[in-house]
Amino acid sequence: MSAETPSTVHPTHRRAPASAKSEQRIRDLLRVGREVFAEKGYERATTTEIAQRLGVSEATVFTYFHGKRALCVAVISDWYDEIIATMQDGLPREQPIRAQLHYLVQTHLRVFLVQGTGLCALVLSEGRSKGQALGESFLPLQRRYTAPLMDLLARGQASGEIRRDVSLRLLRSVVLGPMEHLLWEVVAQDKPTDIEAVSADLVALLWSALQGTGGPASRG
Amino acid sequence: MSAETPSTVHPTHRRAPASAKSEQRIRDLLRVGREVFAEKGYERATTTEIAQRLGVSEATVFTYFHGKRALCVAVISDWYDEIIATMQDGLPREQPIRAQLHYLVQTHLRVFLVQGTGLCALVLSEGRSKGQALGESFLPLQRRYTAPLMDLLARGQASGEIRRDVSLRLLRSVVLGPMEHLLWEVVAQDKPTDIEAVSADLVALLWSALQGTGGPASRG
Amino acid sequence: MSAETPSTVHPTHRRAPASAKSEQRIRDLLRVGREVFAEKGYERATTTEIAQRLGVSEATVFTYFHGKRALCVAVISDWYDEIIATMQDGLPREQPIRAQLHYLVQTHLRVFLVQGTGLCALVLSEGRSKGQALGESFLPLQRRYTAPLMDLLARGQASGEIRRDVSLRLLRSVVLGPMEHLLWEVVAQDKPTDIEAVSADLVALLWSALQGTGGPASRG
Amino acid sequence: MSAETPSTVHPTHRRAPASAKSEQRIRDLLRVGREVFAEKGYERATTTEIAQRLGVSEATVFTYFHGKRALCVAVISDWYDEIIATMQDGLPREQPIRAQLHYLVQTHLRVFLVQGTGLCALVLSEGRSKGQALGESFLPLQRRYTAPLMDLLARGQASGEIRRDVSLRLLRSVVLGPMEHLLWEVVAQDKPTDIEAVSADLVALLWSALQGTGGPASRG
DNA sequence: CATGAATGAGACTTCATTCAT
DNA sequence: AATGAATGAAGTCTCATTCAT
Repeated sequence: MSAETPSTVHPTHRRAPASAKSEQRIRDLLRVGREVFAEKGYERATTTEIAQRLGVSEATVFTYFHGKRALCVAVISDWYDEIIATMQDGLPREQPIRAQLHYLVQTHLRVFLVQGTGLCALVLSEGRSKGQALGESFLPLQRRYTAPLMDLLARGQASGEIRRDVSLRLLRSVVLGPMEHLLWEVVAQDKPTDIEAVSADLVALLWSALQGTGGPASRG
Repeated sequence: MSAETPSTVHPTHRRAPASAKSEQRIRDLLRVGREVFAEKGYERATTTEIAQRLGVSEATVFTYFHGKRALCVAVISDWYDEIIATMQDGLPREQPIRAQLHYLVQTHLRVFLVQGTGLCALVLSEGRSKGQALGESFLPLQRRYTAPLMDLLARGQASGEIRRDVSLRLLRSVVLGPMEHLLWEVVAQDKPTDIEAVSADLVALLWSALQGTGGPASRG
Repeated sequence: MSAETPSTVHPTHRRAPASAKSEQRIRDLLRVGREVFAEKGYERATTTEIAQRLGVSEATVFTYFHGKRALCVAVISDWYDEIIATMQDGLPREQPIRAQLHYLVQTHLRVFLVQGTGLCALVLSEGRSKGQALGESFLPLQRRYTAPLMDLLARGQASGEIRRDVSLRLLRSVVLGPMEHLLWEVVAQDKPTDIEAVSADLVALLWSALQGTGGPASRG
Repeated sequence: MSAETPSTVHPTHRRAPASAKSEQRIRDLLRVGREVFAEKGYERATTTEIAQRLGVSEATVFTYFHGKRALCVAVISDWYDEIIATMQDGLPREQPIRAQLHYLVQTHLRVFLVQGTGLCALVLSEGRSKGQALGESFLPLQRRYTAPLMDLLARGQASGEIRRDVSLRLLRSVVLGPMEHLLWEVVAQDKPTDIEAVSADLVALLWSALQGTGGPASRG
């Protein structure tokens, strides 16, 4: 929930409820909202359901958030905060780059599979700003989320463990992309998946790619 | 399905017009429907808007398709058929595996950037939908779409050009994942992108991964 | 179908189709219309379905009838003609009143059970003129239908076989009412029913009532 | 059900308001709904009209009832409850069977003439509806409604005042049938009717039938 | 004559949101 | 602060009916 980053969580209030009870309400709404948005997606989630699950009236939701959109943005921010914290806290910075990569991959898969990937879908599909619903708000979060990985890749390049002939941006896609793809597959087909094994295999593949043992990148 | 496979596209509606002007209408609806669904996603797309853009009454939409869902399924089928045809027709089967991979990667990126990735999002986010909307219909299409790639990977493994110690499923994610990730990025940020260059770099990275020059896959 | 009563069947045409083919079309529409209206009731029946079952276009229905309402009126008229003919043709006028009553009861039950009572429901529920749908047209038909019964009752009263202290109108309700009630029951609950047995019992009951062996009618 | 049995009437809708103004609204909706459904029948009645007559927005209707069907079912339940209560409260159980029958007949005719038989038509014609609309829900109500009569007939048979050679089911039709038939007639033709006189005559007729003074029932 | 095609009118329903209490 | 109640706006879908061909 990150009471530490109120700037992200609170900016959508009508008035300024600051009491303990208020903060609890907000936390509850974020929690339940996360569940519902994750399960249903933005459009199919309803304020009614969120209120019902929490056992409060629908109007209460609007007492604390400007509306559905604002609640959803807050939910996602809150969730990102949580993920980012998890990522950063456990990263074994003293170990080799490859081990750190392994940690990031494994944690990413774990987090999303546990959360149900619903939020992932939410961000991915509602993140498109065109539809005017959510939009913009997410880029900074995405950036913060990928920061540890970018940093890792940069350090790897600096130390020579990772090839330097390819842009960081592309490297990042090569790491994050397969993970998301795997997750979609899991969600779509409900296949049980051994996270540890898949992580290990995936890291091995990625490591080959990142090392660039296949010769110079460009024009093959 | 394209105009040649009316069984999927043509309505099983009350009246099932089947020729000449009819087929044109269906093509129009598929075209406009593709645009709107791509821009808005399933929920935010409206039959009203589709009808308006085409300059017909809303009832006309329902003369040709059972409803919004059916139209959307038809739109996606139609679009998949198009992509699949493109993929298969140009694949240089006589060239080395790596060159074929390059073709697939490049074509994928091109097609989706031109089409605007909206449909990609549509399939990805609405495709899960145990909830209600689309679902099921897409797995076979997904399978047909990835068939050429899977075939290529299998042939690569058979010829020894691609490592055999990792499952095809994982290899597929390693190839498709980065592409989708790149596309999301491009769409979200509207960055202009040099498809040729990115394709080349990406293939280089992937090729390293697929060759497996980094040592045995498991437990690294 | 009664080609003999064109005034009832034909008055709803757009133009005046008089050819053999036209008459066949009209007969077909009346037949299929009867089926559909009987199965679905007026509101839930659709011109689409009628056309489809006949294998013609929807517009054809409107070539021969001013519209749904006109078709329905024609269907009911046509059906009444048929029933009335059946009733009158078989009535054993030379036999005792009670035997004739038995014939009428048995025939009524048979006809409606075979036809499915759907049309009965149609007349009963759509006959209410308030709803502006069908209305008025039916009273004359009802009168023609009940004519044989009324005649029978009058003859019974004249001959002294039926009590004279109660109005014909009430006697009629006492005869027709139970039959309709039984039919509704059968339709509602799908109970198989032995028409012969029920007819016999019902006639026995009715005969008691009509004879008036219970003493003077009024004020009991 | 009347206001005392909210489980049937109160909505299981998103929001389930349950007191004070709420209950009044529900009563209002049941009242207006009864009017409109009675006048128009299920299909021709519209939620729009119900809302308008009550001077509320259409959405309000759906705040209190799941939908048109649910409202209609509630309307009918409510109405049945009312009728049944009326029937049972006044029945002179200490008087002879014939007098009790007279009461039931008279009350039935009165109630339906006052209510306008529209609901009778509604139940009769929409009640069949395997097709789609209402259905099922009504059989229990029908049963409760006819219970007093069935009980009366059974007691009459037990005491020897009513013939035993005919099934209760048939006897019931002989009593209820003529009443419904009379009512249809009255409604269709708008004839003013002297309920007291008709009741008396009808009971006299029915009593003859029920006593069975005409000889053994079967095979006449 | 038959029909393919199109549609206007209107139905039911959902939902985020507001406001007086 | 919380909510009961109400609703405007919008959406999907149905169907009888028309008209040019």
